[in-house]
Amino acid sequence: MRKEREIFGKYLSRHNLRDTPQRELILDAFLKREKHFSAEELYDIVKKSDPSIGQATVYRMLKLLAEAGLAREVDFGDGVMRYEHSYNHPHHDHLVCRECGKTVEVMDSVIEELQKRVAESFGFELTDHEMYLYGLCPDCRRKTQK
Amino acid sequence: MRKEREIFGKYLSRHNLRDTPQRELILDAFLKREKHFSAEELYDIVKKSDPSIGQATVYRMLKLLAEAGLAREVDFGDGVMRYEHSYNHPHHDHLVCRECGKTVEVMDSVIEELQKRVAESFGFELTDHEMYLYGLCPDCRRKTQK
DNA sequence: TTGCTTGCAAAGGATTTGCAACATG
DNA sequence: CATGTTGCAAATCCTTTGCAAGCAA
Repeated sequence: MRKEREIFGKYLSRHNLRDTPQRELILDAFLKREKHFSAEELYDIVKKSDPSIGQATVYRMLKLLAEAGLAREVDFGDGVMRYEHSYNHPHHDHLVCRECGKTVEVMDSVIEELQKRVAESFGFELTDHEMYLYGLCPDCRRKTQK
Repeated sequence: MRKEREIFGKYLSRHNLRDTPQRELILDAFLKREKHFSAEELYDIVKKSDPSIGQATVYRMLKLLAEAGLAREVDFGDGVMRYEHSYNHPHHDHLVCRECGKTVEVMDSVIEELQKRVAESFGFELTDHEMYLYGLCPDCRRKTQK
């Protein structure tokens, strides 16, 4: 977390941006979160510490965090953008339960390699990808089963 | 296309829905399209034949087509839902050019198999997935190169 | 006739933006 | 002080919905 703060601080000064209490507050909340969350969820959290903060500030800050390389956008296709840590948190894909929404981060280097090959077979230069595996998690399978 | 019309007709009667000129018109336009398109794009097309048609009708019809199994939603994550044919058009994923938006349908059974295994290794029962490979298409690579 | 359909406009939900007041470097 | 920054509300964008009038069966 120390390192992340440092990165963000440098990002601010390098871009002539200012360090404000609101940004500090949101950065704190962001660093404490472990899982994916939406702007709305983060807003609800920081609002507890500073009820006067505006949602727009949270949305703007998430953009900054992404640009600074600390956050990454994740789109589960439900109309709400979510964010996750990207610093020291290498690329991975998501396994999502259709029933309860639980998510698991997954990574398979063989799949990654095959993706690159598929792209190349069409003459494409692969820059990135998104892969979402949807299904039923162990708990929900049990409940559905009977 | 004969078959698709038949399927849609059956879908309508089975659900006590009605055959209207608007639905026919939209179905025609849909069947003629080869690639992905948004509701807006389809609306622009049918409007030429019937300027009085409403967008809502197009949106509603696309829902029906999806329910009838003729269309499938595709989400490239740019905020606009697109549709493609699903009848006689088996599952596949998409390779999308970040530069010009060109898309190529791809399918790799080895990847599909590995996805299932990854899900199972976490106790999930895989129901479906989404995979988007982003990169630069041959044309855009050439232009970017120099 | 019954009740599904339509077009319209208003509503929705998530995110962005204009702006005047305000704070940071 | 020059500029970023903030909170607010209004504006966007895509999609959905309520509704009265219009049609298919």
